[in-house]
Amino acid sequence: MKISLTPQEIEKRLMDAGVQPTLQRIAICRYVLCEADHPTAEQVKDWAQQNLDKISQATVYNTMNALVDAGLLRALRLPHTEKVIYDDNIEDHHHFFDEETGRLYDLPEEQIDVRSKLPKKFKTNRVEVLFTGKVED
Amino acid sequence: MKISLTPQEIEKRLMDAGVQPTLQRIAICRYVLCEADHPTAEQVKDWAQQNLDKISQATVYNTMNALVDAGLLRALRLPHTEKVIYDDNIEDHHHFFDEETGRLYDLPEEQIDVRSKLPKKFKTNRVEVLFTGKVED
DNA sequence: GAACATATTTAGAATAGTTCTAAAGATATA
DNA sequence: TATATCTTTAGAACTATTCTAAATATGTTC
Repeated sequence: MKISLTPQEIEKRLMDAGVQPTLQRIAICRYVLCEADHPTAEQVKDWAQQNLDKISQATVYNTMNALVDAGLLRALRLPHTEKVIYDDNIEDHHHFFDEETGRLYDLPEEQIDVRSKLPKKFKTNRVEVLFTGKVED
Repeated sequence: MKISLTPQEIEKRLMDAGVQPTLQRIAICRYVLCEADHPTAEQVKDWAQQNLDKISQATVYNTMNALVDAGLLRALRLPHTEKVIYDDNIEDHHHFFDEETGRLYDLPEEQIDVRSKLPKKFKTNRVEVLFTGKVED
């Protein structure tokens, strides 16, 4: 279900988000926005080093941070790993973690209804649900 | 709302869980079970180094892992920090993170009702909700 | 309670993931 | 075209945690 974007479209997205569209950034976006599924920085680095002439680890990290800061990606930290996971879904949503495959699925907001009876002093800004289990094939 | 335990009660808990009750472990349990509020290993180490003659970092980590493995503690990984957070509440429950104070509150299972319409192939084992916001005083 | 096996603790080295530094290179601006 | 500004880079540094191997403590047997 990933979107397909031309380099020009990616360039526009970056500019609109206030990120200067360098070669490295465009390439990384091609991967994280159009191909990857909740990648870690390491996975982005591996892909980039195979698909670009030359790119440093620092640039990968710089770029991921720039994309998160610009609001084009979200950084996730989940219980099963200490690596940051990047999510190109920037809408509010929930996650299902398949503990057998290690794969993470996005669950749209609307599919989950959370009703809470918290004491009034708890003022909630965000609610995030993590389901853990397995996905049958 | 923390429980108060005598060294003997702590010793018994450790034995029942199959953990040899050494001086260091009993001391750390005194802190994590009776005093601390979602501490990190670092906080446990700081407390231990102030309150015990001498304790090494390695022992703190060894002990925390032993307690988690024995089922006396749970290890949590939350979005706002890369440090592992230890929770002495080993029941299924949810969390509220106060983004102003950095404090984490346990929310009992019963206070939260999660209704989901997931496709049938998603077989859920666990559901964890993280609320983020602020707690008024 | 001495002797022995087993488990725990320790200091320090090692590792993993990420960030920092400062120099070199690219890009945009005047 | 010169100049200021950003980006990239290699490598060092940093943070959280784990590993290693030696020393110490604990439990067990006679």
